[in-house]
Amino acid sequence: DKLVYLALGELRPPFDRLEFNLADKLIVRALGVGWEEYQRVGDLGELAEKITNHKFSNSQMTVSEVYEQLVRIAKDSGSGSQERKVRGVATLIKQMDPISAKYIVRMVAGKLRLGFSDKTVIDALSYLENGNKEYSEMLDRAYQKRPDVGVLAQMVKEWGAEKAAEKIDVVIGTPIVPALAQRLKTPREMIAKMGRVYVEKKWDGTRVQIHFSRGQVRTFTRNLDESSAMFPELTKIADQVNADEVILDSEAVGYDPKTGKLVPFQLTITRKRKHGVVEAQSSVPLRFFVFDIMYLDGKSLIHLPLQKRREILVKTVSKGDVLVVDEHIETDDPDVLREYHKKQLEAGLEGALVKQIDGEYMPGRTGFNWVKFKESEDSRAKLADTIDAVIMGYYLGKGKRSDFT
DNA sequence: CATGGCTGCCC
DNA sequence: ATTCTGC
DNA sequence: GCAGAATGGGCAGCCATG
Repeated sequence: DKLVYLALGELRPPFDRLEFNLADKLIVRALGVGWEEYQRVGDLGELAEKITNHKFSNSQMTVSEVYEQLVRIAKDSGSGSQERKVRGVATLIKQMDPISAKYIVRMVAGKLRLGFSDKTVIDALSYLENGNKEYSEMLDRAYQKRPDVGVLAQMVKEWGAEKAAEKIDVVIGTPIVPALAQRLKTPREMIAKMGRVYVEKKWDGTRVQIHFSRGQVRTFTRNLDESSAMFPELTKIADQVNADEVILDSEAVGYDPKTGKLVPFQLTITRKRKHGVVEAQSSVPLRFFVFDIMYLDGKSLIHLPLQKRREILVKTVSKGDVLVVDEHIETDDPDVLREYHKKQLEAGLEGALVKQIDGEYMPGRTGFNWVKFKESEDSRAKLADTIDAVIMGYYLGKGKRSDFT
């Protein structure tokens, strides 16, 4: 597991992230060279490689030892920690050959770019099993339920790919890869591809996966980062949940405390902050529009059809101020769909989400299980803005970019 | 202590 | 979030 | 048609600078 995290330039999975908190300046200090030297080379990794070049060390650190040292450096905090971190990195680099130093330094600086993702690790684990990608799909499905490549690697080593995939299941406290929606233009295409559909509002807020258990609530973003600290209101939802443990999928949207009206995305997103969380909570309170349930009291629900999950959801979450289970419609008529969408736009929403009525909870943007129906592209949602500009000055490039001048 | 450059993470 | 590109 | 890389607007926060 350690090797797998290191290969990705991380120490732990995103939902349990560990940061180094060492900026360029401090790393340059750890390398024991002048700032000008860094300016000249332009890349901390190459700098580290260069300075370890002539004093090659033949100490044999194991992957575990390197990993433990990195964790120790990352975990250090409080008074004097900067100095200790700098010394820690320096000591580590001294024991390394130049190439290792290059990559370790890039990792600490948060600038490791190996073109290596969780998907690559999954393929590697399949190769480990039988030398090809035969097991990738199976392992990927397991990964979607529990997206922790470290755990996956450990399980595959211990049990083999097939058994590991079978054993891995949704666990509370580890985010599930969220289901995403495809985009289609016309209601006709939607009905053609999906048949009778389940339709709900598309809220313009931020995605929140809620892991509720008695005594603790944790939340995760669309990209699997933990966001629990953002949402103090979720500490008081116990009376709205008729279960001991649930995983819910929701969209959080801010509202004006005076009028009760929902606010635009740009205001909702100001709730994503580290400081002043409580103050922000009173100026932009949130409602969590819950649209799915993936886990209930020890059992994964992701393989149940949407209708069934919805039934369970309605029974599990009761009315209240924080969690809201909104209404939906069901139809197989493109005109009804178009009308519903129009109504949502008029009400100031982003549009509608159209879902296969008997679809499982499908992580990622797989097939046409969920489809979003937004405003047409020409009126809004443009990517490219243009400006007229005059160049008033420029900086000389450094490192690799010094050639541009 | 105020400001701008820059990054990370929402969409 | 959208758009582009290679397969 | 799909996955992955590369791109945009806008927010908070960190850091160096002066």
